[in-house]
Amino acid sequence: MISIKTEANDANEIAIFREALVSWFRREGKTYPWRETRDPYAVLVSELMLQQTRIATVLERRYYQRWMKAFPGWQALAQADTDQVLKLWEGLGYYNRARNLQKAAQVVCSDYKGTCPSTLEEILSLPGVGRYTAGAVLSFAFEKRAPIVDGNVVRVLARVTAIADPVDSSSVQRDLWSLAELLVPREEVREFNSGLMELGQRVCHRRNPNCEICPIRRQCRAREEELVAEIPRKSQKTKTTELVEHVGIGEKNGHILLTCESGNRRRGLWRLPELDPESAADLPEILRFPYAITRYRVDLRVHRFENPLQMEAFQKNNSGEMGWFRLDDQTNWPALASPYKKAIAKFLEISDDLVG
DNA sequence: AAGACGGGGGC
DNA sequence: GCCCCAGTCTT
Repeated sequence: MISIKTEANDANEIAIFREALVSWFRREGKTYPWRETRDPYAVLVSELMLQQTRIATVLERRYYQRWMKAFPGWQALAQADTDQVLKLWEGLGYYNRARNLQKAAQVVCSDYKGTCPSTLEEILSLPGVGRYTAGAVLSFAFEKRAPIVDGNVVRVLARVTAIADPVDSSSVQRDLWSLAELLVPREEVREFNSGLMELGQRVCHRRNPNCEICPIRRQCRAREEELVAEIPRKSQKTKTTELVEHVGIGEKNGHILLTCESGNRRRGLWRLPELDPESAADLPEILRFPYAITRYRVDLRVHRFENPLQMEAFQKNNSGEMGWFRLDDQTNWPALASPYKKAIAKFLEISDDLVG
């Protein structure tokens, strides 16, 4: 068995754990585009994209492939137009990741002559790179012995050691990192770290884990003590807040009016103009649907500008960047936040119905 | 230590 | 309708 207390573990148990995990990964591990390369840039791109994001999302919508084609290396990304950077990130969320990735490329180009640094301290200092991502780059690209602890690893290690305390507490986080550091082997770092994550992703699910086929089931305390369903525990989540949001949509000479987000949220992305409740009340509501963002539940209500004068009035009475974009050709549009992209698509459907 | 930050998929 | 996903940064 493996203990959460690092000093309580013996070398033989650790060796068994490593061997079981690595051989499972060699047998069952998936091939992903970012596993075909050891290019630190490619690894960093994939890791930033995969932060808080499912592999399936990145794969199916081809974010990684499109990004690597548009920005094949540090230099290309460093020199790119930030609007294009955000456009390729459109729909992925957490847009600071894209901004940070470009900043990181600029740092690598300016401070490291275009060659990725290879020490923990230097990699960790890149914007958007925390302990997990630094460990991923070190182990996957440089094959250096470095631990990684992501959501999957937390679940696996919490169950293996049967940690009853909430895993989001700082003390448990510290313990999990220490344990991961102890377990990671000097050789086969890639296989071990990939295997640990993939085991959490494909076998050690949050609900209904498939313990029967788990390569480390014999070393799992939670399984032995029948606590698999109770572990990992988490402390209370933050409560969601309900919100109503009014936006306006309309057409003028085949163009639509969009504004640019300037706050911290979705900064640099474009959206439908936001209406205050009073002016929204004067416009007919043509569409309504809910969406979630961070801790908010938003009820989005889409109103129709009935004539160009109303849109021109909006332009005159509001500050901030805005622009007109051709409705029949979205290829040159800037990056839009998802709810507004969806609203526009629905609006065009409705318009087609009215015309046809 | 707690909040902010997107969006979507699974149950 | 809630949880959580190859987390990081700010307060």
